[in-house]
Amino acid sequence: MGFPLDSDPAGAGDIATEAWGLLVPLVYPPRFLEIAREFGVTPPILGAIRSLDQPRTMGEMAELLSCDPSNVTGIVDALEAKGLAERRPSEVDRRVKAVVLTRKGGRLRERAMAAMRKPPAWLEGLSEGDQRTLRDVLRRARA
Amino acid sequence: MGFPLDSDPAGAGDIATEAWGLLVPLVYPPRFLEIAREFGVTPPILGAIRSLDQPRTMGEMAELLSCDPSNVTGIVDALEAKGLAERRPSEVDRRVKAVVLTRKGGRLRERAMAAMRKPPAWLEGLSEGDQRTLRDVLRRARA
DNA sequence: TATTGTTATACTCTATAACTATA
DNA sequence: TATAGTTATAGAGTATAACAATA
Repeated sequence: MGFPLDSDPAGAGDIATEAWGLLVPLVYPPRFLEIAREFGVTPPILGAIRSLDQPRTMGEMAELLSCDPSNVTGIVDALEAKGLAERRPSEVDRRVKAVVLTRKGGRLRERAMAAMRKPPAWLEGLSEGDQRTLRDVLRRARA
Repeated sequence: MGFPLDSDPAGAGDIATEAWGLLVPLVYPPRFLEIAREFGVTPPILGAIRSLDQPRTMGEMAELLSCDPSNVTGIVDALEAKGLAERRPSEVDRRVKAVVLTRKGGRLRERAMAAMRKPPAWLEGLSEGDQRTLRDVLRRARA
C-alpha cells in the first residue's frame, strides 16, 4: 500500500526510527507481487516455481511454502495446466510424487528469479560509494 | 517467505545486487502481516484502521486501500462488529457515509501505528553510527 | 441521469477433516 | 497402523455487475 497517511511529524523519533520510516516506502509493497503480475502468474504459483530449484515432493513444497499440503495439490495442478511443471511418481515409494519444472517452467523460473535478484531503481540510482556503504551496513545487520 | 533457495553464488553480481540480496531477508515477509496477527485483525482490517486517521467516506477508503468499493462494505461491517468504527450518514448528502473510529478503534490504531513505526530488531541492533549512515544513504535514495 | 454505497455472485487462496493408495 | 497426497468443504479476500437511495 502506498499510503500518504502515516508520516511521522518528522524528527519525533530516534535515528533508527527515521531510517525505518525512510526504508518502508522503498520496499513495500513487495516486488514479489509485482513480478508475479509481470509474469502472468499468481503469487502462490510464483512461490511454487521459486521452490522448484530442484525436484521437490509435494510435502517438501508445502514445507517450503509454509502452507497446508492440500493447497499444493491445486497449485501444482495450475502449474501443470500452464505446462510449467509435471508430477513424477516416485519409483521407490509410489505414494510420493516429485514435481519437476518443464523446460518452459525452467526458463520462466530463471527470468523470474533474475527479476527478483535485480535491485530496485532507487538502489541502482545510488552512487557506487553509497551502494558500498549500504552493503557494508547491511552485512553488519545480518550478523 | 523465508526461503533458503535463492542464495546467489555470492559475488556473482555487482554491489547493488549484493546489497539488495542482503536487504530482502531483512524486510520480507512484511512486518504489517505480523502486526495484524498480533492485534487480532486481518490485514485488510488493519489497512482500513490505518486509513482512518480522520473520518473517511467509504469511497475514500476504497481509494486509499486500492480496492473495489464493494469490499469496503464488508470491511467496515467487520470494523463495526468489533466495535472499532462506526458509520455516520452525512447530513449534507445522504448517500454518503463517513466512517469514524470509536474510542476503542482509536486506541488500537495508535498502538498498531506505533508498532509499524518501530524499527525491526536488526536495525535497532546496529551501532548509532551505522544507523546514522543508513539513514543518510536512504535520504539520498528517496531524493 | 449520475453517484454512493450495497447486494448478488464468482473466483482465488487458505485451512481442516475425511478419504485413497500405498507402505 | 502410519504416511503422501487428494478431495470435500468452508471461510476470507477480491472483483464485476446489478441494484436502491439520493442527488
